[in-house]
Amino acid sequence: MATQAPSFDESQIGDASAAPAFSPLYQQIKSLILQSLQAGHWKPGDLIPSEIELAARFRVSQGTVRKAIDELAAEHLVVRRQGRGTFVATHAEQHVQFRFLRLLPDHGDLGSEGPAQRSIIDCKRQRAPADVARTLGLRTGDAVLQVRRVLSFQGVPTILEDLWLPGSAFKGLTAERLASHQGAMYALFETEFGVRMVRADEKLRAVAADEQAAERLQVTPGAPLLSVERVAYTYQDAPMELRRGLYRTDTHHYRNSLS
Amino acid sequence: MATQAPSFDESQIGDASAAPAFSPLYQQIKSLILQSLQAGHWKPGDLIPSEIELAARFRVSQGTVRKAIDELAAEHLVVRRQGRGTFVATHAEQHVQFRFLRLLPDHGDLGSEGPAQRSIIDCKRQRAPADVARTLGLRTGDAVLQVRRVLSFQGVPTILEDLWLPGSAFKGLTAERLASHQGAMYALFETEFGVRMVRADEKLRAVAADEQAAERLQVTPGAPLLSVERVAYTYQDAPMELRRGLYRTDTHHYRNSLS
DNA sequence: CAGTGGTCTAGACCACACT
DNA sequence: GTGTGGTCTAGACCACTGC
Repeated sequence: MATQAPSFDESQIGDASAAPAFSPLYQQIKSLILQSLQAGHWKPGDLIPSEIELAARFRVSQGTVRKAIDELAAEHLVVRRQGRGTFVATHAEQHVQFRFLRLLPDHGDLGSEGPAQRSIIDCKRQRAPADVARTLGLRTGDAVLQVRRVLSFQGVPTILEDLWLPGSAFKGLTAERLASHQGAMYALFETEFGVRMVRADEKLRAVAADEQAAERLQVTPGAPLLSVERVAYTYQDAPMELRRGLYRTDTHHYRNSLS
Repeated sequence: MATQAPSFDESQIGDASAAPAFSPLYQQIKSLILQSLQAGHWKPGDLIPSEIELAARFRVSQGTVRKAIDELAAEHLVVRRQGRGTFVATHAEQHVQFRFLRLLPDHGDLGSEGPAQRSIIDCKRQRAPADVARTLGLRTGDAVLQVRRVLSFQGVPTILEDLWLPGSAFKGLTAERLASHQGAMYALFETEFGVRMVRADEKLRAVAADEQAAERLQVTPGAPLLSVERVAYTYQDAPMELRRGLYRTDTHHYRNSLS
């Protein structure tokens, strides 16, 4: 915050003073707010300071702060509520769930089938295989947590997935803790480990069920399944989760919007 | 443009005068620009009037026009180019292609394998089946165009798809015209029929290849394929295309970003 | 050089939420 | 009423493009 802080040097128009940064003022403000989010200074669900206060704090106009927050809101990192203030976004809201769970029942509305039944099959610490280490930005052999679980809808097992998490960030995560938690996993990550997932990339494929998957999902071996490999990122595009899922798509489908 | 035009009645602050509309000024401006786009007044690739001119035309400040255009740019309906102006977005740019074609080779960069080879299998007019009519907002039995084609990458047939288009909007579309056209289909729709696809919803499933698909895609019957059903929309969310595709995902994958 | 979009400021008023 | 975000204006200067 020292070198390129917009609070110093310039008189009116932000020229960002000296050497390092050379970006618009509002980008610098955005960056500063982002750092506060990342540092956990303001936690998910928290009310952040008002635009007027931030403007005073950073010595810029309210309009500049507004533009910075506009972008953060567009990226779903904060949520604006007229008359109330601006809040740090959280996975604890129903509405947010569907951004990361794209599997919907073929018939019926959003969430008409009620919440998924989660069952943890396994949760163990181990050394990271090479491919997992690479995508998580770790070294091969570093400690990782592997979780395997099944999600069922209306009693029908529909999703089988494996998760890999960096061991360092998720100390103390156990099958019991996962099982006792109602609701989305990312919400637990926020409240228990201060890790907020912000963005994810997925690669989808159609594959044939192997013996093990067929048994877990109660389909015949060789049945087509949707393979979903996800890398989820926290602030600053730091990868924090690798997830490999197999979805039954006989009564559900994966929805996507292109725009 | 008469009833709720922002050009009249109010003196400074936009209160949108009389009865019908009750939305922010910039939304009304956005709406007016949208109408010009939809009417084909400004065509894909065209330079639209400058912010200053639009502000004068609509009797609002430049900042209000700017906010309207900002939203249009965020929706990819226009593209801003500093120093040059604002242009109507078009599918004729390489960069835009990848927004609607999500299948990528597992290895190699974007487009490293070169453009797809397109081969039209069939292109015929017929009466719309009930399900097609429903999703396209037509009546059962209305004229529709059905196109069937295969896309190959480096000689390997990878995508088999059926398209349905409203007959009324695509008069004169023939297999020859499709075949003679190099490049993306949506670019042809723009230049030849004045139809610009703006947004699309997709439903994905894993399915087993039937006899016909297996033959066309050179896989064994029963092999897993990714089924992609797309409804594409033009301005104002009017559905203009139903597309059902089967993708081979043994050397390619469907990529998606969640945010 | 003139023209365009991009950034920044300052000040006004509106719509909404809480108290 | 007070404080918040939301809208709108007016004017300044910057950065880029093309003549």
